[in-house]
Amino acid sequence: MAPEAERLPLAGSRATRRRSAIIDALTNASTFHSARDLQKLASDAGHPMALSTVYRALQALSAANEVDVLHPSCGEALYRRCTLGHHHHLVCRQCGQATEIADEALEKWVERTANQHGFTEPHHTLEIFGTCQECAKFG
Amino acid sequence: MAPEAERLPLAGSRATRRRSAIIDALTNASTFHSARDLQKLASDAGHPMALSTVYRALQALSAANEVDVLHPSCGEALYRRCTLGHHHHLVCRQCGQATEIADEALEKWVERTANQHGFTEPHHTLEIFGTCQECAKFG
DNA sequence: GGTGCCATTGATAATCAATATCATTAAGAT
DNA sequence: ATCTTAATGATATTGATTATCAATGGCACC
Ligand SMILES: [Zn+2]
Ligand SMILES: [Zn+2]
Ligand SMILES: [Zn+2]
Ligand SMILES: [Zn+2]
Repeated sequence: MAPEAERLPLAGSRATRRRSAIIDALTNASTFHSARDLQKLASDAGHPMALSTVYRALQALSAANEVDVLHPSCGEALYRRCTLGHHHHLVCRQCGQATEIADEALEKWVERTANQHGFTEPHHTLEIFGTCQECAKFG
Repeated sequence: MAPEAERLPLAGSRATRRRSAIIDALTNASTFHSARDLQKLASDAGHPMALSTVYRALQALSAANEVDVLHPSCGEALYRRCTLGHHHHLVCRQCGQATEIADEALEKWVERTANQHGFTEPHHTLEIFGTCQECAKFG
């Protein structure tokens, strides 16, 4: 069982105003947001920046395992700051509210299934989309 | 428990040479292929066509639940003709060879997990990527 | 504080998959 | 054969993301 990857800051990377602004925006948000969303959030917080800068920050954070990326079947990628470790998401299809799901039994199932078919080094993606209680009430 | 969607041909759609060529290409392939791949496969089989036509055929087939679509984190969407019913995939990250996975226990787990968090109408996506035996041998 | 190196930034252009437009072609019913 | 209308292909367009590159600014060292 390989330990989770360390989350050291990338070698040679610098702490800048823009990057902290993006991290702040992500930290304050409980839902997934697009790069454009984050640009606006940062701007509203007094830190306007170019969209390319947002993308670059997200790229770095993603490489450092500081954010989770969701690739919906259509549209922009969505980003969220998550807790450490492997997990999946339960996402409200209306409001975007996301709950982290970590389940040992599921992980075992994945590994067992892959091995049964002779596949090694199984990686996987799993996302559950539903309607949350709030949105079911007022949706 | 809603029954699986019917797979009637779309109302007003016509059977054409190009569409059968795409269906043939998909049927002969055991792996996922991009729209460009399928254009080439159809062309090699003597049925050249514009890429837009390929996309339109795939759109129709996808809407009719005749093909499964994979959206890798980067790059083009991948298409594959699948058997009827809800299932997931075990995909070789090298050769693209895909195995269908249908597991009642997993489906139950998804529904239970969603319900536990107050989410209704849970949809989900799950793909497992690994290295198949053949590719593990020859790298 | 000042200096220098080099990562970062922003403006802009480029990519690339996928879709829209629209005149032309052809399926298939009568 | 004729007619209605879906399908097609050439082309332009969209939209997200990445590349380019000159100018800026962290920050390590003096
Ligand atoms: Zn909601
Ligand atoms: Zn997992
Ligand atoms: Zn393989
Ligand atoms: Zn399933």
